[in-house]
Amino acid sequence: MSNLKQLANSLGLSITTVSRALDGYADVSPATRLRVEEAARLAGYQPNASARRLRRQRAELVAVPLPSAPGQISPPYFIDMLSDCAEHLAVAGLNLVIAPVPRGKSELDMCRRFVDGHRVDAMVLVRTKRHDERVEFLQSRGIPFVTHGRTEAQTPHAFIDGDGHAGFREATLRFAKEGHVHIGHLAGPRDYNFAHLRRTGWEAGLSEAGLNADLFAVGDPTERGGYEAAKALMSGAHKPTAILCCTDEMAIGALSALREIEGGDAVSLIGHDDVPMGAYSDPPLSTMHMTGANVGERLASLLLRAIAGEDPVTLQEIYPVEFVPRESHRRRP
Amino acid sequence: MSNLKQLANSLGLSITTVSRALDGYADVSPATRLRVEEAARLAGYQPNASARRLRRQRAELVAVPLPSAPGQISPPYFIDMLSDCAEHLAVAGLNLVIAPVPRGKSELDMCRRFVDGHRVDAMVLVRTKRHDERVEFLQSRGIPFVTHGRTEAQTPHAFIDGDGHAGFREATLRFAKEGHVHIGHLAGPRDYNFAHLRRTGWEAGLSEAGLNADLFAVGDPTERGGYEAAKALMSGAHKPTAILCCTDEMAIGALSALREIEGGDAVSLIGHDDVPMGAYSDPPLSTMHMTGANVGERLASLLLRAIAGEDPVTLQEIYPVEFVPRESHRRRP
DNA sequence: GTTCATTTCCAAAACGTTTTGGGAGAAGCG
DNA sequence: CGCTTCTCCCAAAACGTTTTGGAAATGAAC
Repeated sequence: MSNLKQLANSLGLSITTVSRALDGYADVSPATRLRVEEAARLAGYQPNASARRLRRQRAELVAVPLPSAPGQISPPYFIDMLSDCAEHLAVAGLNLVIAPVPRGKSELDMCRRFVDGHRVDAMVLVRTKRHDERVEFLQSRGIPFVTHGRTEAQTPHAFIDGDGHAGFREATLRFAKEGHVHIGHLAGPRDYNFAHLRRTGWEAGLSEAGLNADLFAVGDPTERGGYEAAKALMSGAHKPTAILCCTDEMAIGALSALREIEGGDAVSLIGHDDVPMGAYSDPPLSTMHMTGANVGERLASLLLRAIAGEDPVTLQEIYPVEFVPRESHRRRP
Repeated sequence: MSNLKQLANSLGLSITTVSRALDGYADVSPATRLRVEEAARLAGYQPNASARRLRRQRAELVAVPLPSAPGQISPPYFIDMLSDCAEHLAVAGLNLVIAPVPRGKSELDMCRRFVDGHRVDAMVLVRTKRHDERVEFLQSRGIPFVTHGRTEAQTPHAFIDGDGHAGFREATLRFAKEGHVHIGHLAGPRDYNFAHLRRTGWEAGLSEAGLNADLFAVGDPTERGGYEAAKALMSGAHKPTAILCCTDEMAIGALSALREIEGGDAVSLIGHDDVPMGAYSDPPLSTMHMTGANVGERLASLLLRAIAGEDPVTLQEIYPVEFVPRESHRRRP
């Protein structure tokens, strides 16, 4: 509405003084400060963001490129995670912009655009791959960033992750202890690191239990992907009596597939992520849940520290994964 | 990386000319333009966004306040809708920032902050209420905006909406025609206009069929809300044989509740929104689906036209809602 | 009364663009 | 040649803030 100059004029002060009064500098008398603050409140003065950004050489913005491959919709918890993240960034004056990748462009293009155009101070990366070109690019530019999920990059970077490997390993061993011998896995695309880690966790558990890791099928991390993968897995010569699913969405798709298969209602199932709908499926979905932290909040906190210049090595957090037993993991012939 | 001045110096031109060459003005010779473009490409020049914004008096940003009431998580389709919207805004050079409302602040506070601080050129509103103070505020400020869902505001504003009233009315009449006499409704909070319209649609259908609109329960538009409302509804003296649910999440919660109730597997159910998981529930969820438009894309398009100054009256779109028959609507005793 | 430190304020520069309002030179026209 | 019209370019202003480097006034110390 109004700007610094108008405010200063109306007060008979210089814009310098008004600016410094509002910014809390010590070199302005308490009396003037009060007068300025009162006038600013009254005028509803809000500093012009673009001007501040230009002067401060900060964009006050953080971007998160959103993969939008056709049919690859985002998991339902993304919006809440990003919302939490944005909320915590906001207290530091940073806003989160979502940057879906239009067809014809890559996520790398998005990063380039935002970074090279000084549109952002930092970036958040989700759905990281084992070898992630976005990570390499951002590291080469020296811009702060944090990823949701580890990568296999040589140079360390800030990330938060759940220990999916341990979670799947333990779940496999649990199944084995309960007497299951044919423990299958519905895997996500292997270039995604979360899918890779969950799969190697399953393999590790199987190996420890002295079992073979041959019962698996790969699908998209969606209901449809789980449905199709389950159908494929159950049509093989050896059928699993228990299945670990890479995500809850896949598990719910698998549950639906098993309903259509003779004896399918006897195979046990576990998902991962603990999406709200899982508690209301039939049977209620047993799943896994990252403990000890609000992901969005940690994402924001790590990013803020990365922006402050902290060493990425100190900005890596892996949280344990907890089993959420409901019904789907104890189905018996 | 580099700025206009450096680029101009290296070319022996003025920054004016370089700027105008890159912006495609006619008053620069083809030869120079080529030379400039080549040099800009080579230097990886990207104009500084803050500077451009300050000079142009445009923020190049659009914000969407995200309600984050405790336990009131966002529906899963939000992220895809907003992602689509952001993608279409991006081609016009606008980025979408998500602005979750921190506790202690209202959505109105968010609007104020963004609008009065010149942080945005326009706003997107979701989860509109019948009387929405955000709408009134934005109208008073004269800033362009579009809402997802109508309101009852006197002054017209841009919106996109599905015809939930008609959808629920028709669904009710369909149930009645199939012989149902006790047709219930799981309603969302009535201050939300979408919940209100769906409820009045159900009431209208009932009235046309000569039936009473007394079998309903109100709950949050979540799985838990649907679960609890269904339990309440089924514990009454008169039990419905068919239920219309305000949202798919509520329907899935209701499905779960009905499983725990004697004879619950005989009551028919219809949801609304067509969330991906609905196709994989047990039984697969019959639902309704807005036809004819990609909501996110329309949101963006209407907003762009609003920014261009079009009359809000011409920026109101209501799309028909289509029945998606799966299994849950034909369950019989 | 002079010197020095402290308090309180401000003019001006800077951030990197876009845009205004020409200006120099070439070309066209009589 | 004299005049006008194009073509191509540029200097300078502007956008609204933050920050630098003092300056004036006041008070303290001698």
